[in-house]
Amino acid sequence: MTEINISNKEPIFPISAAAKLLNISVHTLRMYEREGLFIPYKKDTNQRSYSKADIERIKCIRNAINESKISINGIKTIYSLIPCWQVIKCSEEDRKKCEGYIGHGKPCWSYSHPNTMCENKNCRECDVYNNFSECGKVKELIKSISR
Amino acid sequence: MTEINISNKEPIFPISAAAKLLNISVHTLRMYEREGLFIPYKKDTNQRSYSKADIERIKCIRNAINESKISINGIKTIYSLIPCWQVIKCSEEDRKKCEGYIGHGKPCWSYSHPNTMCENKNCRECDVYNNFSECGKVKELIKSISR
DNA sequence: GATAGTTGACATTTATAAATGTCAATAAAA
DNA sequence: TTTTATTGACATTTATAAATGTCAACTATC
Repeated sequence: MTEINISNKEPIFPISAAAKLLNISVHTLRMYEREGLFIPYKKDTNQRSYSKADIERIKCIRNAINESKISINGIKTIYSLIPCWQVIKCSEEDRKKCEGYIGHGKPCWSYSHPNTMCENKNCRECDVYNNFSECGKVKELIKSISR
Repeated sequence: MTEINISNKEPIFPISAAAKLLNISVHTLRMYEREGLFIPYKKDTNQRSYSKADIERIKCIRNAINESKISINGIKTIYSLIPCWQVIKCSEEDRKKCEGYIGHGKPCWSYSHPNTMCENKNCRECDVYNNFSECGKVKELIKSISR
């Protein structure tokens, strides 16, 4: 079980393989990334590397764009509604100065969160980021925090 | 104060006046409505009538489309994340069968909510609908319920 | 009762977001 | 050490969402 998860998260595909698996161009993949839709692993040589979980995440994004007709800015805005502050239980002081809490239009993992508990975290490893590798989870999380 | 609110909500503009105030065509206005973005008042003769609050609401929608580049389906999906169940405090049983709670991609006010407490409500009069006549309130509500 | 505005349905146009193309520098593999 | 892949930056193309056009039946206003 744990092994499977590890291997799902292991970044093993270069960008060309990821593009092939997703049936899209390398270009498009890099555009999505530039928009902040996802964060691939980067080797020390600055080359991108994708895990199976990354591929699944991007499938969701693709589906949102192509089937659900949600624009990239729409997806970013939806991600910005994820109640990250509840997931990571950050302090009131952190929230006051955190773009992820205050901001609109961009997912929290697009910001650098200076002077907060997220400052030195790698968002790719964060629960906020990882809980949404599957589609349609945003509303589920909103439901769960409103108990 | 109350007078001002009443007059803000009073449907006084025919569709042509609303279109002029918003600098858009009657066509576009009716398209947005068909998509479920808003619910104008309808006279018994089936003619639409818009209040000042309606105009403000549609300004927000316009801004989302034109400035923020969020597609109509994106806006619908964002509206579908409004935790209506918290606003109206509906029962667990109602939630189980309510599209507004279960569904994705459409605002709750697009559904007919059969066999729920919303069944015979006019969504145009509902707090869920009215709390979002101002822009950017969705995240605020998500914050407020996660206290 | 004549003129102007509204409705819904279907068709067409346009604006632009999304997707590719090109290229020179850098890194990996063969 | 030559070939193949990746990077970022800028330019161009294309697919299609958003916006209009048209029309015949219905409603309001004068």
